[in-house]
Amino acid sequence: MRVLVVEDEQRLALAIKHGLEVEGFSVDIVHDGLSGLARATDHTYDVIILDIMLPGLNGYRVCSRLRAAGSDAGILMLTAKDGEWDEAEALDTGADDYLSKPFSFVVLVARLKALARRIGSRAPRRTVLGDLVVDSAARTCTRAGTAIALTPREFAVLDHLARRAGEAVSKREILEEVWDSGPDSDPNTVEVHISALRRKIDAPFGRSAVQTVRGSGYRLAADGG
Amino acid sequence: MRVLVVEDEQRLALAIKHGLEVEGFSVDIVHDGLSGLARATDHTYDVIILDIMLPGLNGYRVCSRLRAAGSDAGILMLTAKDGEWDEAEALDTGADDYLSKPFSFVVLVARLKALARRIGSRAPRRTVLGDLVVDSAARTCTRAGTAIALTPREFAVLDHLARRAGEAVSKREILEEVWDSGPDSDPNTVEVHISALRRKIDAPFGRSAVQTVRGSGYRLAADGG
DNA sequence: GGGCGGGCTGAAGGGTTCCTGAAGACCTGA
DNA sequence: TCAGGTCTTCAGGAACCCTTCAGCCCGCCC
Repeated sequence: MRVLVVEDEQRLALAIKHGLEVEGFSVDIVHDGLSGLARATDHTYDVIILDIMLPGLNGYRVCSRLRAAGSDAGILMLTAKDGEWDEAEALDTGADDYLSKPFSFVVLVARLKALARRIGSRAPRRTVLGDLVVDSAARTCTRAGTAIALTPREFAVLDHLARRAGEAVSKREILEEVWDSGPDSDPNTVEVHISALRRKIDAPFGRSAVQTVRGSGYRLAADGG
Repeated sequence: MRVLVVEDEQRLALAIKHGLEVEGFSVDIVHDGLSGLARATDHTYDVIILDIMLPGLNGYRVCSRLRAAGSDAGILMLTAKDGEWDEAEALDTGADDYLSKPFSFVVLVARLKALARRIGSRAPRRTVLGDLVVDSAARTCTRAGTAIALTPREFAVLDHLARRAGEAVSKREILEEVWDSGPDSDPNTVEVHISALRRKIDAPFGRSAVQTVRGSGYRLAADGG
């Protein structure tokens, strides 16, 4: 996950960089609006953290020019909390989210991750696991060249497993990601859909890509089973 | 979940300790920076709660030295002052989060849990010990390329030993970490699972990765036995 | 040698987790 | 409103796992 920080206060910028790197993001910094614009158009970033008060070119302008140039990066605006700079205006110019200074670092990370998730799901993506292909953008699934019809829920479950292929994923997490539900939802719902998935993508082919990890959840075999 | 509290105000330190123990954390206390540094390097902690104003060596220095020494524990800084620069400096020196005094205990616990979760996901995904491989994310175990089926409890025990490979780990600690249980649980439960583990990952290969440390617990050989 | 504490392990029951067919609720489009 | 498809809930049953117990071994110390 690549992040560009456009912020003229050096120490704050460094603190953000450092903190985010600990979180596993890869971070670049520039200190004024024009450099930000240049850098963001020259390179590809997933998310841009953009201060509004910048020397040279202010954040609003950077943001709208980026959008005009077709950038689809996620943009998180940093606004000073006095009323001079308007959050609504930030969103108007094409920002995806905003945060008032001073902010808690924990909140920044949370927002960034939420944004990254949205961006991530916006990006086209295709996962190949042996002869099993899951295409998130097209919302299709094929095995050995044969198209497989899946219901929306089934596909969402498969897609989520595919994004973390090879890893054990808990029912709890699947519920949260696919159903957007609280912690008290019924895990059996997941089980039923897993069952349906197996019937469609495994059984007819004599394979077992969808594996049960007892006590912990499910795993989509990285080699397609 | 092991927590070290480095805090010179005795009453506050004790209050934190008691409160966290009720929450199921296992807590040690030291009262100055040097002891904190020593203790944190001698033992393994998941999270270190670090006051900034400490006699001897202040929190920033303890933190940066710990990071320089390669510690990957989660570090939560306690700061008496308020404001952006404290936060920035804390994060600069490698802290993961910070909290301004006075703080609510509920907030402390929430932050701690959030941090513990992040640390958990930052933890190495795979541990390689000779020809024995323990993959925490996939929840799989292989020896010499052969996949080994383990039950949830067996895997949890192995995983915990693997995270501290080469170190002796007490049954007490295993009970706390894997079973999340009080001090009055039956150590024989651990013994039974260790026995099962040996039958699966050692016996068939004529090896002995799982070693008994009489009177003290078990150790997973760093070279796979 | 005998007693003792610590550790090992096979067996079994009781409990938990998971699977799956079926039924009804729900949504959507015509 | 109806039809068709989809989702969730329910419940039975199967598979599996955990703990407990009891008997045993082993090393150590008196």
